[in-house]
Amino acid sequence: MKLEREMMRGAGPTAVMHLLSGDEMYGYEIVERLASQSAGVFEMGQSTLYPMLYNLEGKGLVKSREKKGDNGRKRRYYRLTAKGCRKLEADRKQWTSLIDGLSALGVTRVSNPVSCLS
Amino acid sequence: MKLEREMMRGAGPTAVMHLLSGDEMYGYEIVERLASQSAGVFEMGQSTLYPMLYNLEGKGLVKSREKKGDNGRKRRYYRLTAKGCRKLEADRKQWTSLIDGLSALGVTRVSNPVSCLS
DNA sequence: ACCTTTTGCTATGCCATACATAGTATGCGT
DNA sequence: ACGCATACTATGTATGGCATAGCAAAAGGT
Repeated sequence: MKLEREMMRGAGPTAVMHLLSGDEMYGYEIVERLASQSAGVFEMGQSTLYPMLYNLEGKGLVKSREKKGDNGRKRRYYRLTAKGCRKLEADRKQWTSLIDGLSALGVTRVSNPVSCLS
Repeated sequence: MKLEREMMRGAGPTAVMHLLSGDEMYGYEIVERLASQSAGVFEMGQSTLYPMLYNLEGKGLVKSREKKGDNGRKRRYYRLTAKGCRKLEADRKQWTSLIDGLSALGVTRVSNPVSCLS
């Protein structure tokens, strides 16, 4: 199930930074991997990812370099900076907190008595 | 732990609608309850909540009416509409999906080998 | 040889929305 | 009378997802 806009806002950058915490990666690859490794949840277009990467780089959370890929084509590879790594840690905590909050409110409770008449 | 801006974007309206699915409630009360019932996670100011309520009402997800409260003061009470109830159900699914996605990527995995040097 | 598809990046602009800030008004305690 | 908690309204700014568009190189088919 694809995520709607406003949720992607919170989760997108975290997901990207998490991916980059494992390995150096280029844009197109990130789009593909995010979609496949999350079963479509983090499916996003290039027009979403690239500006996001520029944004993260502007904040010093990721860093990029040009490099010739396996197929001979020029690619821009991104990797997480130390600052980005710390930000990722903070985000993890935020997510844990958010999930706890939703649970405390009962939003994600499975058997919820709410019934939508009509 | 208070939620940061971009996460509140996705979760705020869902949390509010969830609260209203139980009972009719007025703005000030919502702010108080959200903060206390979520252990501070969904702490938000009035300047965040009221525009959010106007927004939700504009979309037909909640409906309001003026009513004198217990203390004699005029208050604006909000309740969830049928449409809002269906939207809430959809949001629940989105959250479940998102949490699954984060889990699939390993973002929320407790023992994560990422270490931020420096 | 030519064309289409896939891969890969860049740029611009719209729109939604969290939140800061500011202003208004009522009831209660002292 | 004064301050404080309660309760709502209005405005402006900053952020960032995503649509749209364009460019270009490599791969594969016919």
